[in-house]
Amino acid sequence: MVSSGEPRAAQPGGNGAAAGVPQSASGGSERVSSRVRKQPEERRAEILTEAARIALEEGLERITLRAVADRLGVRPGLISHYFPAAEDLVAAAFVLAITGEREHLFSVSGDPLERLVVFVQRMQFEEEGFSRLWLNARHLARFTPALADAIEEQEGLDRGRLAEVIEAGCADGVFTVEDPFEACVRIFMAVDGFGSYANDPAPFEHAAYVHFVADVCEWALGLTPGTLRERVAHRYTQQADGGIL
Amino acid sequence: MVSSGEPRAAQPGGNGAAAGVPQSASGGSERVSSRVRKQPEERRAEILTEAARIALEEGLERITLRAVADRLGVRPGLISHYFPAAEDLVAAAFVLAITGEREHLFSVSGDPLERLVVFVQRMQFEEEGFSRLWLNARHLARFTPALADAIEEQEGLDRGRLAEVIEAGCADGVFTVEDPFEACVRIFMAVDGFGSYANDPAPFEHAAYVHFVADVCEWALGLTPGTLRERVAHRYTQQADGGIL
DNA sequence: GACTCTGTTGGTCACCTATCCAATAGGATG
DNA sequence: CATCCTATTGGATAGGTGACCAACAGAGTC
Repeated sequence: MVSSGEPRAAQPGGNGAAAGVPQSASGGSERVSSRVRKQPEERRAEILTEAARIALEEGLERITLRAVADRLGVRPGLISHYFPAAEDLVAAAFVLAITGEREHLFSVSGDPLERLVVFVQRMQFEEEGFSRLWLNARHLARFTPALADAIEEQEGLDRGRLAEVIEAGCADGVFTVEDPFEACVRIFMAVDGFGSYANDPAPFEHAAYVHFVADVCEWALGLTPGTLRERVAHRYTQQADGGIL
Repeated sequence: MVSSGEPRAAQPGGNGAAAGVPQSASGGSERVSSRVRKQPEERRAEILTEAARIALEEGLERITLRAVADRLGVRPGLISHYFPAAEDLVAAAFVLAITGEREHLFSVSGDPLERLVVFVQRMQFEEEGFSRLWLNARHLARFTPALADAIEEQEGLDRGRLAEVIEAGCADGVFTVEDPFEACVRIFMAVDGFGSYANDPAPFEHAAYVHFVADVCEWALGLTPGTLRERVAHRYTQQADGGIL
């Protein structure tokens, strides 16, 4: 498993809880929480949310029974009680995280062009964590069929959402597109190309890189070169200045 | 804890040789391979080549001391003798594999456009394994600084090679480009976007996907839409029919 | 032939996983 | 109140990883 960075940290505060010693009746003052029994759905949701958080913060391969259990203050066995196969937890956590991203990415208001601007702008400047997650999942899909399926499904949902925007724009005559789906495919490939560099230590600063998604959108949607790039940059500075949500 | 280490898989033909018993003088006829002593450079190269092979076939995380040693018919300790940190072996194997890819990808003969056609065509149809490897490395770079550096270096070399082609094409007036480097960045981002789907179980068949790299090249290099796509397809069928190298 | 250098081995260690299972205890129900 | 269901735990098991080290043996050197 490629030693992978992370020099076996071992949470200091973690469950030092006797490694094997069966907790003699002596005053185990560390025994902070006695067992808490929750409703299955609640516990399940809790586990899933925590796993999704780990996926975003540390990567999908860091979703281990132990890691989730530690964060939740329960025993690893409990996690496997809800997710008998760890692999399924990983896939489910990915889906949850990506679903959340999608809600953030697609604005519900505004005309098609404005919604596209929001999409591109958020994609470029606010979703680094998700780019890393996509990269993570795309690679892991090589070994995890469940994840591969989940990816395909989420891609479909994303394309569907973007297709709506594009079709609306075509109806308005803002976009000049032969095949909306073709544009959709191209735009997401640009997004993925952009995301490929998410783990670069020193961010690549070249304008062609930074504005790649916007540029491809212009190309794919028949917009006048520069318009989208400018609107995205404008919205970005405006947001930075005004502190608008 | 952790009862004992090493569940001694014991290669069937391998060293059944008593576990711990210091090889009593009896004739061990199973002793298939006596130890072979090779020149350091040779052994090192052998290890590296095998690691690169594993990287391509099974993924970078499958490069483990044991995996490499097993394939080479030596003991794991020997691998760590040459690569004290397994992480460095992984990075070096990646570099070796990618260097090989580059030599294959860039044709040395032909005019700039022809060389671009070869690049795109090989990229699309012959390099799936390398797309997976890039994806693999890009993700792992998140945890392995050595790999992140190696990636950056290899990207630079690739861009350099492509930039030569583009500049030559500009000089010939075949390409219409403001900034060759910009085009270069865009083309590789398209390549990476294309490669993002390398692990998809069912290959995506849409034309916009299949020809994405060619289409982006046309866009980035100011070529007439369709020309490159057609030439790539032509070269592909020609090659398939004639069985040309 | 004897000696030295070092490539190579065999084995161990410490650590990390997931999975399985018996026993325990929380909380609702009768 | 007693009873039952099951969420939860504790621990054992089996497997995999990289790192380390003393001892062995091949090959060149004197």
